[in-house]
Amino acid sequence: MNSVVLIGRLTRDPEVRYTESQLAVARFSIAINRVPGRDGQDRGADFPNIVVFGKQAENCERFLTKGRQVAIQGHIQTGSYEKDGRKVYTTDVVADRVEFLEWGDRSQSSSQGSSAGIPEGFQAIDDDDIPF
Amino acid sequence: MNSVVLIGRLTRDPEVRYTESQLAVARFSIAINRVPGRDGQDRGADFPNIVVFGKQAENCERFLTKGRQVAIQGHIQTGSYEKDGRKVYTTDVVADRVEFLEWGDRSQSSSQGSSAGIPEGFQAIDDDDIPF
Amino acid sequence: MNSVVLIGRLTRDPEVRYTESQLAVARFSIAINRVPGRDGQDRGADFPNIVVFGKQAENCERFLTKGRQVAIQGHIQTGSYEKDGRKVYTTDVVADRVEFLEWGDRSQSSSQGSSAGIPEGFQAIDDDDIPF
Amino acid sequence: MNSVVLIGRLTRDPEVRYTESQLAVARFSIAINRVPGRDGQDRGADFPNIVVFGKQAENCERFLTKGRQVAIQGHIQTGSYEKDGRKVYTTDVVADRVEFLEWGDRSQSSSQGSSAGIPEGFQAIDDDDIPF
DNA sequence: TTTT
DNA sequence: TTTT
Repeated sequence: MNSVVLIGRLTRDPEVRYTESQLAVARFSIAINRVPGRDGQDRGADFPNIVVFGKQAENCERFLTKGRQVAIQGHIQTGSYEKDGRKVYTTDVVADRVEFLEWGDRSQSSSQGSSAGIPEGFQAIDDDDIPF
Repeated sequence: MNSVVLIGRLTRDPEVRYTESQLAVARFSIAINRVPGRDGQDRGADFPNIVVFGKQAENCERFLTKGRQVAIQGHIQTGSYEKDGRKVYTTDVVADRVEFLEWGDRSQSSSQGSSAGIPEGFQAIDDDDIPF
Repeated sequence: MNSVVLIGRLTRDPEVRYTESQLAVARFSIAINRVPGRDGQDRGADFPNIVVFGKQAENCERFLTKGRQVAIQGHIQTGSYEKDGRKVYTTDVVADRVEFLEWGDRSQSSSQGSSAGIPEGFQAIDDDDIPF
Repeated sequence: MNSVVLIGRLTRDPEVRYTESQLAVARFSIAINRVPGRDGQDRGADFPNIVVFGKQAENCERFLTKGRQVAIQGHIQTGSYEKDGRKVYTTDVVADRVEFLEWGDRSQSSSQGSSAGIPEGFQAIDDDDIPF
């Protein structure tokens, strides 16, 4: 069991790369504001890294920009790589589903609403493209 | 929204420290086996870091050892620290609840069952000690 | 372990009652559109019942109206009551947290944005009032 | 977004039916003990209904019996039917994944361990059989 | 490296 | 640095 649900806003535009097999991989992080204290004071935010694969990743590239709000359902994935002869450990959230809570093509202003003719409830999912 | 549910086995005994204010902080990581492929092949595991506070942390110290199975409900917390003049970014799961799926005092063998007189369903929780 | 995360829109205005001990209890249901099929066809929606207690319930009464979008973190609660000599079984989602994804006082139009001077990220929570 | 994670014990053996298209559908409910109060007093349990489809359902029939502990990841599904001229509303948890936390063939005693040669970590999943 |  |  490895289940994660997050709602937050992109801290930057998604970065999209393609694997040798032409699978799109989108990466970004989201800001999740922590619940304020009882006295209402700010408790900062968390900034988990999100990874999205396949057609969902392409939709993220197309529709998401810095500041947009998204809901993510996924799972934690850990790994490691070498950097300057040092091992760096990574912890990412792999998104099994990305739900856009705000809309608009990347070329447009960031306001809410079904711009670009996208129906609300649209989801960045194509099961055929999920590689796991 | 920042919600995580995990089930896995401790990769090592919990490490417990105390803050200046005598709050216990337990740290460990768990191994979560990934779902096998359609052909049944192994897909490895993920190893998220878990942080537990307060009386729950004390119970983790008392009852959990390497290999024990636990269910965790919590949230992702990110942070950073300096190491050798380099910034290291961290992503942990803060456990709001730890449920012991296997039992036994640390001094005992790791077999299942209500050893130590602990009723099944016992949870490592004391709301009064949760610092958030 | 009993963890539920939902995002949906109110199917009606919240109903709020008060217990003898003056604890507010808000009830409503939300519509959660199911993920469309591969061919894009509609798959209907689910309509779980939501129950909220305490100050959160008061905030729901104040800020939520039919159609508003909310995110809910909570747990499933089952029960039963007698009706016409027949036992009726109930399954509700008790909201431990309600996050308002759209804003505005009940007296106002339902558009998004920080109307009423409510900062985004405000949550309908007051831990002191949670009765469990 | 409609995400549910539960851990509990079967209140009865699974009931399995087959649709016209020979899809197995398993039904059972699980008991989830509520977190005890601060004073340790019992707070009862919840008994959500679980529905499982396809090969997972067949595995549930084969391996699960009353009392067995399972972890479930799924989503809430609501519906209704007519009974005695009255409309009855239903709320179930559809299991997208069932993880067996205790093992053994139905013919065997209910003790834990890899009886029947089933490796721990086995999951009642076959994506090809999931009808949604 | 952080969002409104 | 990884668990059965």
